[in-house]
Amino acid sequence: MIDIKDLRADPDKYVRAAADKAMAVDVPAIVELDRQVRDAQQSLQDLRTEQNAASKAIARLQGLDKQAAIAQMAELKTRVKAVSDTLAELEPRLHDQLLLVVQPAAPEVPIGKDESESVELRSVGEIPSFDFEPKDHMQLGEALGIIDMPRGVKLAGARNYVLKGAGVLLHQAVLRLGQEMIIRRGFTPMAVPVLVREQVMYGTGYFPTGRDQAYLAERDGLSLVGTAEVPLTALHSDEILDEAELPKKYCAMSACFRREAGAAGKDAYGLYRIHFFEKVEQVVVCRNDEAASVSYQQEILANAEALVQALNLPYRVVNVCTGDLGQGAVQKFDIETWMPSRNSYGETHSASRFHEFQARRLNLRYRDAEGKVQFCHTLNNTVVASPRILIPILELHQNADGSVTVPQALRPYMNGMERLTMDSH
RNA sequence: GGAGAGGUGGCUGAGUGGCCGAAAGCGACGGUUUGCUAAACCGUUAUAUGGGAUCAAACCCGUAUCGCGAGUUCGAAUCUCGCCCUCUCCGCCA
Repeated sequence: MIDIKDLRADPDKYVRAAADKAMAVDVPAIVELDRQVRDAQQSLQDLRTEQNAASKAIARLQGLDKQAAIAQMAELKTRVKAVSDTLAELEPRLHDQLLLVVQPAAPEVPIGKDESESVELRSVGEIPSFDFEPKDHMQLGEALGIIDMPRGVKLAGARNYVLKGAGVLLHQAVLRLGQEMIIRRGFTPMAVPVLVREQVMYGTGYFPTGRDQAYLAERDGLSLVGTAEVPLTALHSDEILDEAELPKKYCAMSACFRREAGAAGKDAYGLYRIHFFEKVEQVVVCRNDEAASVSYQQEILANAEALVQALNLPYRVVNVCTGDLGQGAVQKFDIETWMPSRNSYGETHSASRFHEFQARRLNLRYRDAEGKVQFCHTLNNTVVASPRILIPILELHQNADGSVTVPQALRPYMNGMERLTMDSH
């Protein structure tokens, strides 16, 4: 949600924001609707003032005078009803429209229509070349007996998988490594609901626009989250925090569910784009300050880079262009990790800052040093998401004999296991 | 799932049709007193929004908000209906 006052003051800014992000929002229509709502509010307020004054007078009258005064109120009452009916129709419409308005991207975000126009900031680590014919993660996983795709599909349909034996250990090892690293860096671990109220989905900006990406438990009015960002960011919704307790730094390991509607046929192979996965997520809630947001975004980006480096994986950092930014993000840095089977970098992390966008929708505020209540800023980034991260781990650390070397950093979480081999499960 | 109780300001809690944006207490903040602290005393202490004033605030006037929504009424925290949520007991259960 953006600030309606700002929309009134500078509608063109929001027209441009929508164009840059290639989203359809009829800003002039919203401005006009807002004007109608405000007119109606003003007349309703005037009528109420009149009505309240008259009621107070009536309270002091007696007998015939009182009866006469009450009789005179009938007409006023009709007018109040008419105006409030109009308002009751207009206000929800305005509210629905405001949920669609696009948060402008920061000036340092490249303008572009899709990921091809995002800008690489740096690349870290060497892209290896193999002196044997490398296998992809599915070939490796099936041969090692740690990934079973057909049975995943049997149980739950396309884009589902089963991990087995050492595959499970590897999967859990990256998550545990991620969780420990992020806790060491000052984030408080949380265990949060992954089936949440719709309000929480709207509040974090995933609804209404991304509604068809979510699994719904309609009977109960709940939605499965696609990321722990949702419950973590909404944790303090409808609260007024003290500035002294900011920033809030939280992390959570959670199950993540994504319908991948509209992605039919895209990334259909392997563990890349799947309906269910697990992820350690980091969320920051900070004071309303651009510089603070920018610096926390660097911090959460660095946290994720440290993890990818610990796994010995080559990656690059991308300044995501406007066309690939979500509705609410001000700026987003993706970490893309090298995936030999794709012969390209694939997104494994996504660090976004939102300014007030989510905080306004969530009514997430704090009281500043002067006692003024302000909306917080929110940010989030992946720490690690698995099994997607298993793609580069398996493919980059494979050996000529089909075994896979376990990165040093994961061994403590795998009973010291150094290699995945045919009989390691 | 069955039965019952209840949702009022930062918290506790009073308030069954107008004098109620709401008693009282606690907490917090400011002040007086004091060698310092404590105590005592005095004062302040919700949010949103429209308008006025202002360089901007302070400030002034209005409107809305006592779980949410609808209704009755000239007038609703208070009466009616629907919904949501919480708690207690019983049942079931990881």
